[in-house]
Amino acid sequence: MSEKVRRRLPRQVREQQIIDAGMQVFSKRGYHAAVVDEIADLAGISKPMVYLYFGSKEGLFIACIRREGERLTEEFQGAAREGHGAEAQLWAGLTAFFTFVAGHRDGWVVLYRQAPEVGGEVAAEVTRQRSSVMAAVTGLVASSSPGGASEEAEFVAHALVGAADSLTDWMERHPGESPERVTLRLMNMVWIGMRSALRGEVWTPPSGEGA
Amino acid sequence: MSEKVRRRLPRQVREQQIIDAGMQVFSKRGYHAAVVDEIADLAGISKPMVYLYFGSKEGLFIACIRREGERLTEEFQGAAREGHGAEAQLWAGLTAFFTFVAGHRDGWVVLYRQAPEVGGEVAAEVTRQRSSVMAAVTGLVASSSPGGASEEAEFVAHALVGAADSLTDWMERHPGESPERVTLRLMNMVWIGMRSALRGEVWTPPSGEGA
Amino acid sequence: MSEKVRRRLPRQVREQQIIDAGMQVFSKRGYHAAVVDEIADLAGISKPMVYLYFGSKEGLFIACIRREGERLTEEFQGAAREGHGAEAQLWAGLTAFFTFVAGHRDGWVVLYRQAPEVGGEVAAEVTRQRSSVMAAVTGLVASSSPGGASEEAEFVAHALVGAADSLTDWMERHPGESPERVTLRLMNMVWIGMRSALRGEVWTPPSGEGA
Amino acid sequence: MSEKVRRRLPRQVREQQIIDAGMQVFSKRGYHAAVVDEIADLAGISKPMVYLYFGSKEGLFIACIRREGERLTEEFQGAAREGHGAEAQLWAGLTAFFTFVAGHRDGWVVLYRQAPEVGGEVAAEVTRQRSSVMAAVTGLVASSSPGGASEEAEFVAHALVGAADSLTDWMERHPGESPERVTLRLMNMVWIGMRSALRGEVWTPPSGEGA
DNA sequence: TATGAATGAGCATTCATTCAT
DNA sequence: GATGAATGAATGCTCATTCAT
Repeated sequence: MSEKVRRRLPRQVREQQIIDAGMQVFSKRGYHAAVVDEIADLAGISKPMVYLYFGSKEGLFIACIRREGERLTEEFQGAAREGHGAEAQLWAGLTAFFTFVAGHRDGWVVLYRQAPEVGGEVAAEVTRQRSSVMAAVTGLVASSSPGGASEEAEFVAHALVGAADSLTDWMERHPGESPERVTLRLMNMVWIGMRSALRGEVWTPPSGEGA
Repeated sequence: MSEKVRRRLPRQVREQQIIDAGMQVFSKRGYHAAVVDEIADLAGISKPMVYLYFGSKEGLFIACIRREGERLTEEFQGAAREGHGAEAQLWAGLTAFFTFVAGHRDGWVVLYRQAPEVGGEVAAEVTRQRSSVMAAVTGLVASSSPGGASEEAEFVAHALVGAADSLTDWMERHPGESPERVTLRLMNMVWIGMRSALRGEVWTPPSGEGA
Repeated sequence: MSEKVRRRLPRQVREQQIIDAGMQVFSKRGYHAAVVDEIADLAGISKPMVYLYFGSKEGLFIACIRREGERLTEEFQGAAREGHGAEAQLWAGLTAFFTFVAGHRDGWVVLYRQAPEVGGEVAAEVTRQRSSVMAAVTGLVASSSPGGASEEAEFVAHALVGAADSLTDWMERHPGESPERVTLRLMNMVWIGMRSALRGEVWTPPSGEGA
Repeated sequence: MSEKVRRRLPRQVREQQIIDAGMQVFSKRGYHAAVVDEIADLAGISKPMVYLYFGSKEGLFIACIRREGERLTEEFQGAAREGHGAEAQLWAGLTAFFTFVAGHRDGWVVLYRQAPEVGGEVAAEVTRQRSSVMAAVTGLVASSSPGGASEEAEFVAHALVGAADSLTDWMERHPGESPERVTLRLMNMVWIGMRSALRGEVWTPPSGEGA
């Protein structure tokens, strides 16, 4: 039990509370190590409620993944719509995306760092949400590059998402850096090459002697 | 039991066999979902042997992480040493790195996709190995950019490692692409920006007005 | 919820509805495997109503047993009263008894095939109702045999009841047979011997050689 | 833990011990109310052993049913083989059967008084064993009646088994009666009618008019 | 060296039962 | 009178770990 205990909440509210608690615990411990008791405690309810609302630990996990995936997609797509012009949209979208990844560690961790240990129904939903996120990023990238092949855009999206993911670790050791500033640095590093990559241009590696 | 059962092997060989089995199971199932019985079976020995050699499941996992981290570092540093000239070294090192990541899914997964669910001793070793890997990449990047600040190099290294990680997923859906070719595409995308990023040059995002 | 939901029914009607539902579920699943939720659902009410009316699952089960035991006793005693003369009464009673057993599987199952799994209050009521049924059958048997010892009649009653019970299984695989016909067959098999048994006559088993 | 604890027993012995304990608990409590802990305790082992040997509570129950069904069948068929001549065989077999039922309450209860509450795999095995027992009795009955239709024999077998079952209750209240003596009484009651029943002879119930 | 036998501890899940409305 | 919301208390099952041989 935490804080002020409010009993008899409407179903919808309780559901969100439980998902909130689930997100925390799942992201901190991982799916298997997460214990339903802890989630229930954190949500300020008893264990059976979790099962009443979500049917199983797996069911709760799926609900968590779904909500977080949808939030992520919506959030950065919303941001993208704000921009005027393809480039500005891409910029705004990626900033939002990065901000989200940096600011919602829990959600991101659950979505992107729990893959191998889960199976069955869960794996399907994880895949679905990830695809959805990746598709959104890919779409954003593609739209900023009129004639670009979609395969190129997909490649770029994967690289960007992976970089963003990894940079959240970097950020943890550089607390001064704001997500915006990290986005800026990443964009600086990638922007030019990305444009030419999307145009299909190929650069040749330097051969030290013969390599 | 797998294949031909060879009894009374020297300690060193047994150890490696068990680690091999551990890598497979840990990477397939994740640390918690991995069951020691399965590992023992796969290694063709009985469970108590695992405990005799590694003390605990955690001990085995640490051994796995250590071996894999060292292998990864060594492999791509060895490759880097082959190149002549800073750029060529970076290129060779990153190719080796990428090839390793793509070709040793098991090792990579265990090292880089199991973080949140483990704690204690394990977390320390994971951090240590990851840092070691990251330091090697950072060093490679830094050495190719004489005057670059190390913070910049670290940033670039994180971005590269993350991108490489994520692109292994992309590769799974594009079986035709060789690691070399993926490296080439990634380098194309990053090379120019990376150089200027390392020089501390800052590019300004497009404003919403003019695309 | 089943059918049309009728609210605000008088207590007596509700009670019977709940017992009806209880009989179905208890007989289908057994006492322990029966779930109060299912009973409430089937009765078209909410779970707390069950507790309001019967206090506990056990209370409901006792009510079920009681009603069914009384019905069974009454039904076949009523039939017995119709007959003129001791033999005819026995015949009519046993036919009614058998018809009941065959036609009210639910009730019979609850009364006669749930013994070992229940305890406490329930066991007492089960015993009471069974004794009552058995006493009625015994009485019927005894009255048809003027001078017979009551112990003989009790023995015969047990045999008859057990046979009838078991034959309900047989009937399930011979759907063409009516309860009347099965009664006839059973009576054929037992009638003569029963009379002499009640008279205390003893027959000696055949000795194959010496047995 | 009971009595002297003997550890490290060979698998076969432990298995039988666990089944013994299972029989006791299942027959006393019924399948659902039986608690695996109690069974393990009674067997003098820890719960995981039960699961190691039988996989699940259901698995243990199936093992119990199987062993008891086979024992019952074998025992009374063995006895039947002793007799010389059809009648004597029937007599010997039925005595053995009855003796078994009376003497192995546990086994009998588990086999014949747990039907409705179990489902799935268990139900199948229960059905199989019961059929096997019933088939053996039917065979015995049929063989004593050369030209009898098998349907008649089956009918008679059901009646006999049911009567025997029910009479075990009667015996509990008449401790002085030996199984042999009860068998004798039952045979007395049934023998003559059974023979004519097997011949297909039909007797007509007394009409209400003349007694 | 190597293992079959055994277990303590924990976890997901269920269910009879009770409030607060 | 009637119920949606909530829970304490079990219970089946698993797994890392350890003896005894």
